[in-house]
Amino acid sequence: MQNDGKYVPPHLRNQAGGGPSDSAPPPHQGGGGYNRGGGRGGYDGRSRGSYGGGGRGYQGNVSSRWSGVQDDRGRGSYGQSGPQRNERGYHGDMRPDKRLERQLFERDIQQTSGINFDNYDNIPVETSGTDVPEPIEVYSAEVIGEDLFRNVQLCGYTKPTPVQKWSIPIASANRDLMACAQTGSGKTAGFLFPIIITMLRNGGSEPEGGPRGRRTYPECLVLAPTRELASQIQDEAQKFLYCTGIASVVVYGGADVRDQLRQIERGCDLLVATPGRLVDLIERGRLGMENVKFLVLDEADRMLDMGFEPQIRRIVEQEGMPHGEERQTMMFSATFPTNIQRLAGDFMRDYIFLTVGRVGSASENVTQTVEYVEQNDKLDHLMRFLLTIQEGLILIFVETKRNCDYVEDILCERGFPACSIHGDKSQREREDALRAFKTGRCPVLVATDVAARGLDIPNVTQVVNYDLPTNIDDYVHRIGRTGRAGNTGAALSFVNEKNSGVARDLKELLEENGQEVPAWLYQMTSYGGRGGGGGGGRRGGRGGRSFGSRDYRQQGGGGGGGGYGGNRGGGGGGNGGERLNCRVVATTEVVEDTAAVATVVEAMVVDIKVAMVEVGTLEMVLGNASNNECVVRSRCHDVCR
DNA sequence: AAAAAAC
Repeated sequence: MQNDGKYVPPHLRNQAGGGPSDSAPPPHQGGGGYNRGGGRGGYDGRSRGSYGGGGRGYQGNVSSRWSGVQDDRGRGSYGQSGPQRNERGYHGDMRPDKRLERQLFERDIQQTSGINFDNYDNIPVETSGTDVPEPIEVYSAEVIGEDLFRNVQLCGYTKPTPVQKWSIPIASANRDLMACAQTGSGKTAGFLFPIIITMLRNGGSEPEGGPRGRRTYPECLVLAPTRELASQIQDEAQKFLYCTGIASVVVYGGADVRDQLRQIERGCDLLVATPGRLVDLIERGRLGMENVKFLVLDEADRMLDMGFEPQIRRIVEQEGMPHGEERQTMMFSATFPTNIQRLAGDFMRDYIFLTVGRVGSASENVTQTVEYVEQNDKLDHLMRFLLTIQEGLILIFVETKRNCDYVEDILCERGFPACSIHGDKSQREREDALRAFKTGRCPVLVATDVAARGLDIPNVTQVVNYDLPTNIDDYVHRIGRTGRAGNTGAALSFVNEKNSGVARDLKELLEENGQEVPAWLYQMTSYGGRGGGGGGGRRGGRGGRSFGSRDYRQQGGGGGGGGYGGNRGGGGGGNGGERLNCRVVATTEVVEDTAAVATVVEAMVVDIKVAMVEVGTLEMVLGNASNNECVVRSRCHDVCR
C-alpha cells in the first residue's frame, strides 16, 4: 500500500471525492503525475464539460496527457514525505461532490439575496501608495479564473464589492496591502480571491530545502484574533476552494487537537488559525512556516495590539517564515490606529493602503443613540428597552465575563430568551450560544468583546453597549455587528461618568457620522476629561474622517521642526529616517501598549534627542543611540510600574 | 482594568 506507510483510519478512506482511486494512489506515475484526487483530468478546468461524470479517471499517464497545457507545474520533487499532492501540487479534492456542494452553498443563496448591490456603487474608496493597479469591475472567468468564477457563481455573487474591486488586482500584482474595511464589505473574499488566483496560477511547491519531520507546510496563513472568526473564515474559504484542489484547514484552541492534527496531516495548503494553537502546533513540530507565501492578518489592529503582538512577531519573524519578496502580506481591519500602522510596517514591503466605506456607511445604516444611565439602573433600563424591540437579533456587549454571566442570568430569570458568549466558556458552549443566536432560537446574546470583531451574523438589528468599551475603535467594531448588507441597524449605548475616558472620542464619532449628540455628552467632554492633571492630549490620528482610517504615511513627512507632541505620525515620516534597533527600558508617557512606546521612541530617534510627548508633560531623554540602543529614562512611573 | 489566545 502506498500513502507513505501512513495509517489512514477506516472512516477516512475513500472519503470526499477520493473515490476508489484515492485510497492508494501511486505516488509517482509517469514523470510525476500528482493525481491524488484522481478523478478528473484537466488541469485548468478547460475540459470541464461533463462535470460529475463519475470521475473520468486519467489514471494512466497524466503528465503526458496534459503536457501541452501545463508544464511548469511539476517543479520541485513531491512525494518524498507528507501526503500526496494532486496535479496542481496541492492537497485538496478536485472532484465535484454534489452533496458537499449543497452543504457549502445552499444556505448562501438565501443570505446574499438580501444585499442591496446598488448601494455598492456609492461606496467611497481611497487608495495610497506607489503604482496602485486599476480596479476590476466584473467577475469573469478571464479575470479571476474559471474555477474561482464557478464558485463565485455558486455563492450567488454577481459583482465584486468595492474592497474586492481593488484588493484583487492589487494583491494579484503581488503587492502588500493594508486595508480598512468593515465586516459585511466582502473583505474575506477580498483577500482570499487573489490568493487563490495566484496559488492556482503557480501551483503548489515544497518548502525550500524540502520538508522536515512530520511537518506540514501551508502556503497561505490567515491569522484571526478569535476562534469564532477563524471558523467563519474557514467556512468562506471552503466555498471558494471547492473543487480547486487547494486544501484549507482551521486550527484554534478549545477544540480537539488530535482532530486538527489529522486534518493537517492529510494536507494543508491554506491554514486559518488563532495564534495560540498555531504556536502550539509549531512547537510540536507539526506545522512549519517555511513555505508561507501569503500571510493575512484579519482584524489586524487587534492582532498587533499588546496582547497579541509578541505571538504574532514570533510566528512571523522567528519560525522561518519567508520575508521580503518571498512573501506577500495583507492586513485587514475596520479600524487602523496610527500606532498600529507603524507597527504593521515591520511586516510589509511598500504596501498599498486601501480604505473602503461600508455598504451604506455606518452613518447611513446604523442609527447610534446614547443614553445617560447610572450603573445601578442599567439592568432595569435594559429590560425596559428590550420590551420595545419586536423583532431581529439583539447583541448586548458588557465589559467583563462575570457581568456577562450575570446579565444573562437575570434576563433569563425575567423571561427574556438570552444566552451568552465569553472567553471563559468552553468552546462547545461558545459555539452553541452563537448558533442559538444566529438561528433566532435565542434572539438575545450577551457578549464580551470576544464577539466584537469580524463576526458576520445576519439579522442583528440592535446592538446594545450595556457597558461602553474603553476604546473608541472597539466601539466602531461593535456597532459593525449590525446594519449589515443593506439592512438598517441600531446601536444604543449606556453612558455614565465611568465612561468619561471615551466620551470625547464618542462625541466626535457621533458628529462625524451625523448622529445626534445629547447635551449632557457635550458637557462631559467640555472639561478635558478626567485623569492626569490638565491632561487631555488626544491620542491617535483619526483626524476628521468619516470612515475608516487614513494612511499614516500621508500625514506629512514630519514637516520642519515638528516632531513632538501632537503629530506622532509626522515624526518618522514613514520611510524617512534611519531605523535603529531600540530597546525601551522605561518610559513615563501614558502609553497603552508596547506599540505606543515603540512609536514614541521611533519618533525620537529620527528627530530629536529630548522630546516632550503629547500626553501629559513628562520628560523623556534619549541616550546612547549610537550604540543602537535607545534608553528612555524618566523620573516618575505612575503608569509603568 | 478587561478581554482574547494553548495545554
